Amino acid sequence: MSRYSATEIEAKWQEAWDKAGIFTATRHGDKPKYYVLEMFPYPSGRIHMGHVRNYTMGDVIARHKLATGHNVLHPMGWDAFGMPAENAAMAIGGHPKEWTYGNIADMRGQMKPLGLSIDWSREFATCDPEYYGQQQALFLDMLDAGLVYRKNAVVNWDPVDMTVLANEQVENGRGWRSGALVERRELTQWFFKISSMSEELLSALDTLENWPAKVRLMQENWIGKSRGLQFSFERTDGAEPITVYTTRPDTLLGASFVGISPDHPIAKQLEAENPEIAEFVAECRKGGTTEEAIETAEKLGYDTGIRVKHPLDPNWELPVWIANFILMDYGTGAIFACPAHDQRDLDFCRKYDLPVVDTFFALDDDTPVDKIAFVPPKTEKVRWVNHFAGLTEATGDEAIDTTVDFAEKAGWGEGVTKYRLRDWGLSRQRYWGCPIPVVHCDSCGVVPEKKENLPIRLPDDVSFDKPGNPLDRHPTWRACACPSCGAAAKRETDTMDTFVDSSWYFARFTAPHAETPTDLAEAEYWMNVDQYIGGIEHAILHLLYSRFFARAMQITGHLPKKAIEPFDALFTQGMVTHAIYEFVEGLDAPGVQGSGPEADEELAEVMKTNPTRAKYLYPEEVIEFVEMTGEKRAVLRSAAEKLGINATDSVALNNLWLDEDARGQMVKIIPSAKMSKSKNNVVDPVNIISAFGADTARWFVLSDSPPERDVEWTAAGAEAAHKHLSRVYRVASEISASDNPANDEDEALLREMHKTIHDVTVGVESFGFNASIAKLYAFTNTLAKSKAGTTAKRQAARKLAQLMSPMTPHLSEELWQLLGGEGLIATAPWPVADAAMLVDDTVTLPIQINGKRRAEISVAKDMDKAEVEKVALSTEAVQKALDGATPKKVIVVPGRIVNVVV
RNA sequence: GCGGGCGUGAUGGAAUGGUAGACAUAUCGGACUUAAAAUCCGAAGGCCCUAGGCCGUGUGGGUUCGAGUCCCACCGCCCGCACCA
Repeated sequence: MSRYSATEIEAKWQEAWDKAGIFTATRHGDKPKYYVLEMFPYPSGRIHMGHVRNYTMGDVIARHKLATGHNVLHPMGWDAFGMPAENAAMAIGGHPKEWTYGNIADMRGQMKPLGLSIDWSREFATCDPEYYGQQQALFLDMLDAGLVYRKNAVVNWDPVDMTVLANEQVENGRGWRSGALVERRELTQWFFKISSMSEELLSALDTLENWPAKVRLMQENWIGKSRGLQFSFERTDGAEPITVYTTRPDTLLGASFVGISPDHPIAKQLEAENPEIAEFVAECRKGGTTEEAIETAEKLGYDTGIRVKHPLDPNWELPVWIANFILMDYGTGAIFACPAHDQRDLDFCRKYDLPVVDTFFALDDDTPVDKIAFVPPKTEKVRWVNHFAGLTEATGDEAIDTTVDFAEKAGWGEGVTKYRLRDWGLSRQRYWGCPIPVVHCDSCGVVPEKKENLPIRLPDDVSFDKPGNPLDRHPTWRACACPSCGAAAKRETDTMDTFVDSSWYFARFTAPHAETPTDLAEAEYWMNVDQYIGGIEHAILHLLYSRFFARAMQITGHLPKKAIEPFDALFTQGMVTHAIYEFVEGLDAPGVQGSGPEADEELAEVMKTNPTRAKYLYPEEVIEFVEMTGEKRAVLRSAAEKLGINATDSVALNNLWLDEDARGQMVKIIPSAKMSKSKNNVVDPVNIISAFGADTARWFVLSDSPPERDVEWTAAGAEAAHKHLSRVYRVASEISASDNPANDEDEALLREMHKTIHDVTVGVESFGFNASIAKLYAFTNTLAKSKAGTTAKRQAARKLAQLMSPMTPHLSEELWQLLGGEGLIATAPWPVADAAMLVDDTVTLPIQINGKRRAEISVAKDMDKAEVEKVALSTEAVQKALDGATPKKVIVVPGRIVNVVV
């Protein structure tokens, strides 16, 4: 009997699947369709364990659906545009195109050995002209439909790299690559009108029942709907009134000042007239728009000298301040401040010595406002001590409604709904992206390119030796004829944000070679994505943009109505993590340290004096062991080996730990950290596959944690997974070589088999992969120990192979063949549990006395309640507890439990 | 600050309100072996010397015949958003 050799098995079956073409998806057929998709990768050049986990999960679903008679679409592609390719070109030379396509080839080569059930005939990269040309067509249609427009916007500008930076690319106010101080600059940019769909994108979230509640909530918060009052303050100088928006109009009597954004038109006007204000506004603009910049920014204000009248009392004048914390692109860019009931306003008033007016509602205590503002609760009733609409007691929500009504009736304000969601700026001053297909003509202005001229291809002859966008300085690329008048004109050199590329790729997979963005018949058949799987990091942007695109594509006729929400079900999987081993070199520190608070403190102390000596060790460089206290510890492998200590010798390792003379090495274990090259804790799937095979890697990433949680990769875990697969192979081999007659153990084994079929299927269908795997372990144990006859065992082993096949497809094919299965296991019908076999004829019921388990009885499964009660009461434990008395109550849960209350 | 989630053995984690700790890792013991590896068998939440029993799912309360699970409060950790008016 041969041993389990993953290398041989896996290559063989991958070839067999290829030859049979079972993963190629075609529209025809009367089976129900099933579209499963994992978020496509960026071609960095190496696959990582996160990819393995993500694609394995999708593959489990895809293979299970295939076996349950579905017409499965399971495609793969590459999110191939983006900065890293250009950065590589700048850093190491070469061309982004070659770099990217080279990486794709490498990654495809690393991915194929995983044995994924992918239809590779549909593969594309977003940097293929065939793809981005269609994206340009889509852009033109969206422009036509009024879903794209150009406007001036304030952006993060990197003056060294000469490009716009996304907020995430600004670190501490500096460009992430150049290190230059980022400026806020106003540029003309292209925008998608996503905000016009705010309400639709928000309300449709309710229909996404199979999305994680967390993701829906994150999108809801991101869209940020709020309801409030918009009204104007008359200026005493008679100039244009200042319009403000507030969500708490009920606190209007607490107004202290009116604030405007530094970008507000009034501020801009004053800036031109008054150098002091110009200086103040410039100060406000410094530091970009990043979170950090905002976080650390102190509240700054400047009294403009303008005065306005309170809408409820023309004799009440309020000053108008420019304040740095007011954003121009939310609401009207102007607010009224109520320090008593808003912390931010209170801080500002304290700083600039503005009046803090009385409170207007009361909670239980009437402590006056000092440093903490009272925020009126929205749903709790409070007593209003002074409210202009005559309220005395109301919740915040009621107070707001009443106030809006009051203002509307009085004619000085109106209730409005606002959204935080802003339009999506898609222009990037980069080369490696999809060119925006428009032309700038001196006489016609901005003119869309003609569709027959698409794709507008990126030129290949570009250089990256200078900062900025190579398209800008290309000698000929910009030159073109105006699509409108035919005169000499210039191309737009901005390219699209790479999020555009990933906002419709799922639709393109339904017809990847179509001459139009999609083929409606194919889209009608394959859409929606039945199951989408990816990381939680895309909870907002990618998924929101895709939802927007699905709607835009429907408006422009590229997707059917049913695809308005493109992802029927979404699953967000956790990361694959690995311990980090942090080592401090050459220290005269006591002993060898592990994890735990003391070790952390000690290390922190040491790091203070030796800040440069920490380094990260590769897992191979340390030996982990368990100290006598039960703490996990690690020592330098080289140090242990020098002393002749074997890695498995825990006694010697413990002694080393205690040995004062072995001081000088500290290895700190940081468990379960994100894999990162710089921390030397990346496990390369390629190495795992060559050592253990793809099935082992697949099995392990699914086995140890629920799929939505992080899973820690450990060498021991991977080895254990491999051992288990070897065991299954051995057990199946023994069965196939045996010849035992049927016997009275058969039934028990087959019952267990049906239970396993049931439990594993439920697990696979509900993302309970770890639970399914636990059942498979248990059933393997049962099968290995069973004395049943060969026929029964062979049958059980075949079902085991089938149940394992979504996770370990290669091994399962091998076992299937070994055990005499017909054809490929991949296409064999999924096992169905016999309901009659799921319930045993006799069941063991625990007997509780007053809720505590005291005994158990074995009864027929269909014994009626009264009979069960009689049996239960006759048990010794119950008799003893009753001591002759009658029980107060007896609860019999059929097939579950009996509880006797005495 | 606002919103959400999670706290179960040494570890990852099981458990439609019904026998807490399945399954796995690590650990320990045994068998086989000249030996090692591989494999197989077994032990194992804590405490009471044992029989038997008591305690036990972050803490404190509550609902229930029965709570890891539901409700309230608190503590701790994690995630998302955030000068959003």
